[in-house]
Amino acid sequence: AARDQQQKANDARKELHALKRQLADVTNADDSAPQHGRKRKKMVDGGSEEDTKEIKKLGHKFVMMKMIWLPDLSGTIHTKLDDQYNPLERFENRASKVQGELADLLDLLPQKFHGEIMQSEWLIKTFHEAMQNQRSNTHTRLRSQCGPEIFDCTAIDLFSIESRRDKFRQMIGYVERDDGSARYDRFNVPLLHKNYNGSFDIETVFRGPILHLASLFGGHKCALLTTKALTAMKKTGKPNQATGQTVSHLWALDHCTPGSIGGTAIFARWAVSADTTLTAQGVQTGINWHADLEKYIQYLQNGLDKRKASVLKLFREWDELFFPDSETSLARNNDDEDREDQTTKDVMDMLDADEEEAPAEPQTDE
DNA sequence: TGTATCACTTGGACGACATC
DNA sequence: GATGTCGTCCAAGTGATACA
Repeated sequence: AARDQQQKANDARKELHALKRQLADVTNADDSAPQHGRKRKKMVDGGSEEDTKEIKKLGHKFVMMKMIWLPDLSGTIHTKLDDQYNPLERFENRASKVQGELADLLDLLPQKFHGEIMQSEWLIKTFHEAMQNQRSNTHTRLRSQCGPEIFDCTAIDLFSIESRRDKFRQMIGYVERDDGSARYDRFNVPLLHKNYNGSFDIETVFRGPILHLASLFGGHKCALLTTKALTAMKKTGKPNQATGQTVSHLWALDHCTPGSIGGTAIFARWAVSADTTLTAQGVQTGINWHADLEKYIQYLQNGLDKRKASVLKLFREWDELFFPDSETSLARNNDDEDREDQTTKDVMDMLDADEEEAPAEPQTDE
């Protein structure tokens, strides 16, 4: 009976498609398409259908592998590339951050989109919409669909601002001081660590088991995006075999990046935060998520660039877990010896140099 | 900006059949 | 009977879109 119903539904769908096609034929009857020569590709607001599709895909990939937000995409794209830009100084000031964003974009976009076309309204709009789309889909699926499985809680725990705040705020870095003030810390965060010992630790940071579960949403592995898959990973500690298409296949991913690990940390923290919307600056928590992400990327990129042992080890662990067959790991490909590790204090001094105090008084008036 | 939902694509499971 | 091939069904992942 079910198959009979399905067949009827399929027939109805086919009929609808046929009617739509007929309507399109009638609508297009007056189009004065060239009769000879090469067929022109259909243009959509300045870009061909294929190009639009490709830019959308790259926008999705950018969110998961580079940066969740680009605060001023148009401004960044219209910025002149500085030949003197030094990636090691990326996070020193706003200008160098923009140069870093531009470098990320140029790295991601194929050559054919460089130059004038990159500054076209069509490309910027398409890319921007794709980024928004990816953020929405990811955080909705992370919090609403698989949140209880990942964070080992009930759906009710994740439902309201108050329940998330009460149950999880310590987990995402909320600390109260002796003087009564409180704030959300960026690195002293239990959720980021494996076996958190009360403070930031370069040996355990970004190794929390919850991060590994949440990273399934970041395209880190051809894994089933279901509660069943999450349960399997919880049990075995490893992602299972994929069925169907996955983003790692679609986006041709074969290694983790500072943006993907840092982004996973932000998505995971946000999912159990009091914030209702995923904005660069959290409305309820006051957390500057974008700034936190920049700091995470800064820490990871700095460790890679300077061949710091703890960071290289971290990348090796993530790549072993999610891309065991990959030969392009950012940590594996360098023949240099690992260098002496930084101390936790050195790292904190570097990262806290320009840190702003973020208030942490969750609003509950929504 | 968040959410629900739909369409499309992919790949695994399974049965039918052919071949050795 | 064992094995391989093919076709079909279905579950699942992803992107897009409408609507709040």
